[in-house]
Amino acid sequence: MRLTTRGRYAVTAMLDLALHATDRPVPLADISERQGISLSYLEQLFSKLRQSQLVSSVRGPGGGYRLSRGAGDIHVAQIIDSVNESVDATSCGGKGNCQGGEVCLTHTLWQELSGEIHHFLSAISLQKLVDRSDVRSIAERQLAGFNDKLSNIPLTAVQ
Amino acid sequence: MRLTTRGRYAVTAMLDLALHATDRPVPLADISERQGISLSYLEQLFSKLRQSQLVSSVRGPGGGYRLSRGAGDIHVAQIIDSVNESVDATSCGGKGNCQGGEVCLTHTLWQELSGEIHHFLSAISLQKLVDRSDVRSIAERQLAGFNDKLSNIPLTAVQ
DNA sequence: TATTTAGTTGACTAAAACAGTAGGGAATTA
DNA sequence: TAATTCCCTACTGTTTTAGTCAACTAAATA
Repeated sequence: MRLTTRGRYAVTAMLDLALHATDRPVPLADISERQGISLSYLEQLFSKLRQSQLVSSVRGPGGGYRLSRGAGDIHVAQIIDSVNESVDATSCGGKGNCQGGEVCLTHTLWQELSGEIHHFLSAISLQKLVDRSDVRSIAERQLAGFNDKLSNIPLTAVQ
Repeated sequence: MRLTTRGRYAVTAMLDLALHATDRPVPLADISERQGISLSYLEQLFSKLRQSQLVSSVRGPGGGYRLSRGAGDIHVAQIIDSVNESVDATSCGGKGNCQGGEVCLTHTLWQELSGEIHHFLSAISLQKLVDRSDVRSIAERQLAGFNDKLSNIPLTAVQ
């Protein structure tokens, strides 16, 4: 099992998308700026998120990404799965051939742990996260910094 | 967070120790044989387990390792902690400086996940594992193979 | 139509972690 | 003294991670 920066970035970026959902799609450059994640890396992650049909993309000026469905229908577990971070804790990937074709001594333990984690992360939707007060206040802080940066750019470049 | 072969090996080896606890200490060579874990690697792991006072050692012929306390007083979470596999899912190690000194958008989520995992693994003692029927039957299978190997060695080498 | 914006893809890379090896020791027992 | 077993350090090949770079395609606007 691994839960590393990749999975965390993916969830963070998706939450950013949910927070800034308007009628216009959100470009990755904005997410990169607000969340401090490299643009190229985001591109890789969103390629997988799109393949998993968690987001849809719009090309061209004014383009960007949108959640493919309501934030209440997208769960953290799906996002992590999508970017190839397995939540499986067994060594055999659940196959049960961990010790020379046979089940190892601790197979069931890891299987149960996997189930526990998956259950926990499946119960949390993006909407639930959006509704949390701590998330909202962090998002506001980030937006303030984001707008500051924008105002430093000549007006002609903004519009 | 990472839960890899290292943590799994450590728990498996400790469970083997609990299963084969008698008046004599258990040599690593036996655990290596039964669980299919390389001896040198086990030595590294047991060095950490000893530092964490989860096992005690006896040197010399007839030596080996013993659990330092009752199997009911040793929990899976402690074993994993001991071999340096953090169960912490945050990127900042719980410090809350994940985004340029400030808390990142998903900090609380990962913190809660960490708590969930730790709670689960803290509730499982080695004794609980020993008492499980699936563990007992796997242990018996392993012991059969172990005894077969012993009987292929000339008697003088056994005792 | 030309240009710009923004997604799409694949190859590449430095650094870290992992899993395991090797080769000594030091203590203890027989 | 010889064998056994723990103890310790250094090393190594492989994989994964996190990220860069560059070329390309599609869509919108001027």
